[in-house]
This record gives sequence, structure tokens and C-alpha cells, in this order.
Amino acid sequence: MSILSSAVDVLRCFSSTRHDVTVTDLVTLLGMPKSNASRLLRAMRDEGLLETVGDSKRYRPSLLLNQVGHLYRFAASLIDRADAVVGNISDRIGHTGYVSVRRGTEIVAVTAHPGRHALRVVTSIGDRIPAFASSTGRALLARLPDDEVRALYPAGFSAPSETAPRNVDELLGRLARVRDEGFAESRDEAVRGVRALSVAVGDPTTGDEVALCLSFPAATVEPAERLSIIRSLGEGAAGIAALTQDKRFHPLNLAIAETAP
Amino acid sequence: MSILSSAVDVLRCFSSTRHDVTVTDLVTLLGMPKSNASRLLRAMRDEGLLETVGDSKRYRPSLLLNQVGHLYRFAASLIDRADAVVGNISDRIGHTGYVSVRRGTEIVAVTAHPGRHALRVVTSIGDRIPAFASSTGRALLARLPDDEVRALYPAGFSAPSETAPRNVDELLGRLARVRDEGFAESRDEAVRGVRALSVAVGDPTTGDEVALCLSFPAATVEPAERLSIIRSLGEGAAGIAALTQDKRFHPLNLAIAETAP
DNA sequence: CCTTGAAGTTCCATTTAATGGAACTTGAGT
DNA sequence: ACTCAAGTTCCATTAAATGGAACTTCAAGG
Repeated sequence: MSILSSAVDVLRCFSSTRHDVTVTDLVTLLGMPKSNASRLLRAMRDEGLLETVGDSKRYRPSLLLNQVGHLYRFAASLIDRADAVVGNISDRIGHTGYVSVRRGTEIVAVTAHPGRHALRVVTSIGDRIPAFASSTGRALLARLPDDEVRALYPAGFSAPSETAPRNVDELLGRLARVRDEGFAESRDEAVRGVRALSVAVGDPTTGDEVALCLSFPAATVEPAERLSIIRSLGEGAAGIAALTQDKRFHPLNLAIAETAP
Repeated sequence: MSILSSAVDVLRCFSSTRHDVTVTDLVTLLGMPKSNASRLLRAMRDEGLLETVGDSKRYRPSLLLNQVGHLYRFAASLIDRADAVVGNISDRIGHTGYVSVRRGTEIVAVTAHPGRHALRVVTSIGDRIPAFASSTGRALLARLPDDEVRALYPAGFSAPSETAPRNVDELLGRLARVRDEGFAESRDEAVRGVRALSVAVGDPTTGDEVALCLSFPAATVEPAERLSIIRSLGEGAAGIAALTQDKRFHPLNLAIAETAP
């Protein structure tokens, strides 16, 4: 195996709960000989992928990675546009907003706007949640034809909560509704008491697709405010879809949404 | 040479003006044989360091790099604390604020808060400016003893503007003042008409040091507001210094600052 | 529809780096 | 000063990277 793949394995060791690694961490996590771990970390630091923390034996991601990672947003400028829309809505209503992408059957948040209210939804960028059991996930899955959704779940799935779809057929039913209404909604799925509204939009020239989501405690949002959020998300996403000439975009259908539960 | 160093060379090709690269870009930029360029980009994509844009031959940084790069802020939690302080001040007064780190004789901005005013200073994260000719740079350099500053500039430097120090002795004079007053100030240095105020703080346990900076058009800030910014920066940084037990921190000395030009 | 050339990929023998076991060094705690 | 865990260096072996050249792809122009 190439040293490149080992280096990437090291990068994957970092997470929101592990901000730095040592030689023994690598031996434990990756099962590599400590001679390799030692040299690999040093090589990665010498090349500028990692930094040593103070003058300890701990290594963390470098400034270079921070900068290159930051460019992802601009490279995938769709994310930046979506982030602007979500940021505006989040600022206005004070609830948490975020932008996510789909990787296979999982959803990863790429940008977040924390929200001002005392009771707020806290998202952690980089964490993965299942696509079928979240509003962001279903907003994105609704862009695929049914057979491609089925192909994503050859072995089906098991629902993590009562309000999530229980099987692929139920999921496809929910996706059909998302396509009609132009937005996806979740309630008590990932977190009890939390409600989320999402719309998805894509850029055909790059193949990128993102979900714009607003998330809030179910108890704090009145029907009128919910509709206002849906409208803002829908309009923002429609603006992006017009820019990118996204033909798969499902525009908002408020006539249906107003009768939604 | 290790493939690791080639891979890092590729990452360094990305910048705010180059969001994606092709095989020929690498041949031109790095002077490598195109066989290598082709395999290297493919290997980096297969390992998850890069993504292909749509199904074109263009490569951009991956989501993985975005996530790992994002962790830098938390790993170096000093940055996060400094960012919170600068964000508060920036929100309050509406001028651009940012947090920077020093790499040798250069300063790199790591986080930025754009500011609301029509006439605002626009900072670009990741761009490098000379340390001696900026308020952030001098705030950070003032944390070093004079001999270490001299060691950074064995060949001296040439001043890029009239208000920047012209030689190392002049720089040391400015640094002495920064240590006395507890903040650094610049005027018309990097950009004409722009004034900036900076303080620096460090974390002895990690060895990290950051500068907190507020930047604004010289014409728009009255003496009273300038003092208010200095006070906010100084208090915020003092709070961080207390948390990290930063012994090199230079506290604000308003008695001197009030008589400053 | 065929030609052309730029861009990218694959092939191959050669060169170079990565590997893992073991011996060695370092450093914190007793 | 001793001990043990953590980290580093050494070495022959094994595996991967290299770069030149041949090959493929693709879009534009005749």
C-alpha cells in the first residue's frame, strides 16, 4: 500500500472528539507497527500536513489543511451560495441552519449557523447521519429516481425512531411527497423534540447537490413561522436553481404545504 | 522523493484563485512528467484527498480535507476563543475583524468577520502579509525578545510603505512601544486609508500564538471609538490570557494609549 | 466524416522509497 | 538510580514511484 493511503488513514483518525494523535494512537487505531507510525507522523509534519502541538509528541492537522479545506466551499461554490441563503434565514429567525451534502447513504453537514435562541439545535460539522432518516437526507434523495434510491439500499434499513420511514417503500412514499411539495420535513427523528425543514438544490455543471436546512425545537415554532421558513428556503433554493439551471429542482408548492401536518 | 511530498505540492497549488487543477496544470506548475501528474491526481482522488468536479478531468479538494481542516480551529482552541472575541467586537462596531497567526516572518489570517459598513476592509483568509509591516504582525512579534526578532531578519527588509518601519532597529522601537501599550496599530501600511488595531495572546501549553485585529477605514473612526476598540480587544485578550495562563501577554496600558497619535 | 493535435492514460524496466521486526533511546514516575 | 511505557533508529527485504514512450480520447476544423 502507498504511504498516501496511510497518510489519509491518519487524517481520518481526526474527528470532533479527537483533535490530535500520537504514535501509540495510530498503533491502536490503525494497527500499524509503531516504527511506521513514528516515521509517518514525522513525514507528514515535515511535508506540512500536520503540526506538532507545542513541543509535545502530539500531532494535529496543519494550517495548510485548514486553508485547503476552506477552499472546498469556494471550489464547490454551490455550498457558498446555499450557505448565504441559510445564513440569512438563520439570522432572521434565530434558529440553527446548516448546509449538508450526501455521500452515499449518509449526510454530512458542511456549514452551520448556530442560532441565537436559548433552546437551540446544536449541529456538529462533519458528523454523519443516515440519509433516509433526516429531512436533509430525504430532500437530497428526492432528487434521485426511485430505482436509484432502491439501489442505494439493497439490504433495506432499520428505522432509528418511530417517525422515520420503516422500509424502502415507506421512504419512497415520503420522497414522492417531497417532490410534490418541494421541501422535506422531519420531526423527532435524529433528536426528539427537534423539527427540521429542508430543500435541496444542485449544480448540473459540477454534479454537486446540497441541502439547505433549518432546524428548531418543535415546541417553539408556530405554524405561521414554519410556513415562513419553508417559503424562505424555497425561494432561496429557487434562486440558486435558476443560477445553476438545475433541472432536477423541485419548486415549492405551497398549496400542498399549507395542508401539511 | 516521497509521493507524500508530491501530494502536498498538489495541495499547495490550490489557492483563492485556483479552486481546481488538471493534469496539465500540475505539469506546468510543478514541472512533473504528465504520467506522474495523471497517476498522482487519480491516487489522491482514490484515497479521498481530492474529488473530481462532475465527471470532468478537474480535481478539487475533498470533503475530507474540508472536515479535517475545520478541526484545526478546535485543535487550536486558542483560535476559537480569539475568534469569539473578535466576532463580538466586529458585530458591535460593524468593522471587519480577524484572527491571524504568524508563520516565520509572515502573517496568515485564519478567521474573519466581514463587517457591515458600506466602506469596509475585505480580508482574504489564507493570504500572507509581511509581519513587520502590519499591526497583527507587530503585536505577535512583540511577544518575542529583541534578539529573536533580529534572528528572524538576518538580511533586514525593505519597507513596503512610508508608515512601515524602515529597518530592524525601527521595528524594535515600534515593538517596545507595543509591549508598553499592550496593543499594536498600523495606518496606511498594507492598504492606504486603512487603519488596524491588534493585540496578541498565546497558549503556553500548545505554543500557539494569535493576533486579534480590528481593521477599518481611517476616516470613519473617531478617537473615542478607537479607544473603545482598543479596550475591547485588550479585555478580550486578557480574558484568554488568564484562561491559558499566558505569561508573555502584554496587558493594556490605557494611560499611554490615550496619548497615542 | 476524416484529420489533427492537445490532453490524458497506460505500459515497462529502473530506481527509489516503504515496510516491520528488533535493538536502541528518551522521559516520566517511583 | 531504576523501571516501564513511549518513541526512534537501523537494516535487509519488499513494494511502490518514476519517467520516457507508446497509446487512447476527445473536441475542433477542414
